[in-house]
Amino acid sequence: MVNGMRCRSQAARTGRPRSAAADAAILAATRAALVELGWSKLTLGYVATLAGVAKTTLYRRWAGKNELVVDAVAELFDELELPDRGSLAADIEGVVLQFAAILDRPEAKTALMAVVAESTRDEPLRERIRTSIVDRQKRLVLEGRARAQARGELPPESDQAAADRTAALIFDVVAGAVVHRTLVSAEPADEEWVRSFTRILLLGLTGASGG
Amino acid sequence: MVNGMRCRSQAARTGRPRSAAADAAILAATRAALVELGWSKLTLGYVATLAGVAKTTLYRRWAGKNELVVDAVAELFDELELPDRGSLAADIEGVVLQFAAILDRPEAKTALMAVVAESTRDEPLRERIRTSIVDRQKRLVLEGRARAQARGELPPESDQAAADRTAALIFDVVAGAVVHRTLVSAEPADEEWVRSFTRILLLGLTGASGG
DNA sequence: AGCTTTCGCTACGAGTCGTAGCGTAACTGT
DNA sequence: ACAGTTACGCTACGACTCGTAGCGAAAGCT
Repeated sequence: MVNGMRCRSQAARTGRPRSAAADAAILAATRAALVELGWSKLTLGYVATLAGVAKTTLYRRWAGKNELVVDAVAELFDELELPDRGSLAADIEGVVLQFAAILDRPEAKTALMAVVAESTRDEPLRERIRTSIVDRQKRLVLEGRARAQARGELPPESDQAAADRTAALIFDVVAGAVVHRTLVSAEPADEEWVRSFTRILLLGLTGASGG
Repeated sequence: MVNGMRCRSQAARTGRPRSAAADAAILAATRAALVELGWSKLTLGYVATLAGVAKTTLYRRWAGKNELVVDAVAELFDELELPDRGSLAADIEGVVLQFAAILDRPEAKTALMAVVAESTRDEPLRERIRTSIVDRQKRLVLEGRARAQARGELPPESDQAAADRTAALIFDVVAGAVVHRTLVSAEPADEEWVRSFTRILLLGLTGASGG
């Protein structure tokens, strides 16, 4: 679980502690409000009402709507895992289907693009998104590659810098394609689509992995 | 140029005509306001002031902020072209670099993701984005493939439905990767990145044969 | 001319924002 | 038990934006 609040990191060992139950209620209420209203019509006052807390409590813990929604949506990605499915192709298909399932939720659809749009003018927000959402996805790419190299499906990397660049590229291709399919083209990333995508990606990887 | 206003399409041949200069001024002012304030802090009142028109004029022509920004940003994509660069690889690299250049503009960065996020809860808006922005990009994929088939770089398609699915897949991969690289990873889609991306995509498309 | 539509301007109620102030609740150390 | 410290719920507030209505004047057509 991500420690969303960074204020008073280790100060205040005294006094009344913050309610952990309130945190969970607020984040759940935020997701419910996203489903009901969407990003643009979501107000912190309504979230507070849904969560059964005072509006001021929200402002004491989060700087604003952006930060709150990032934390609320980040929890959706807790379920992302990469079980060993025996082959690189199966691993890719599995994780892409998981990612697509998360993106299919209405709260993720309306919130993810919105906070990314906001982050283009808010560097701290971009960093928060990176650490609590993006990096967690990116790690799966690294795990998948290491596993494929252990199987002998991909050659080991010699140049570390080049390996990092390639991993970043693959990540942008995979995540970008699923997001674009789901949100821009607005069509489901179902099994058939994932199979086609994986086939093209794998052909591109096994042929180009030398550089 | 996209005809953004769909109301009174052929009625009202009489009376004072709408000022075309005001339209251009409003769209330019919208882009300027996006650069200055970003999506979330942009208000129609400020756009009206920038454009030198009354706020009510904005509401007479556009249903709201979403529609206005879509029209304003759509004009950025007018410059997208696909000159024949001699090979499929060169064509892909060229159009991806063009697309990346557009996405690098601050007004496109902050607006595109925001309107896509809005469109997940607004079907007419999604349709507007599709016709005025997405389809224009998608046509380049079809042109590029037809050209590559004429050169013999890609085999002709037998099954039309399968060909459509493949084109849609390629489009999501290309556009998604560039968008994700630019907005989520927040790193430039420069020539080196585009070359790496194109190499992987081409290997995936042509099968592992040539390279 | 007469008709029609747009334009600029002003004003308005409604809603949201983020904050301040207050009294109370919860927990800690002596 | 008691004082100290912090979080909480509640109310109220000024500032701001929204989208609309109403008015008189301007611009075009027949």
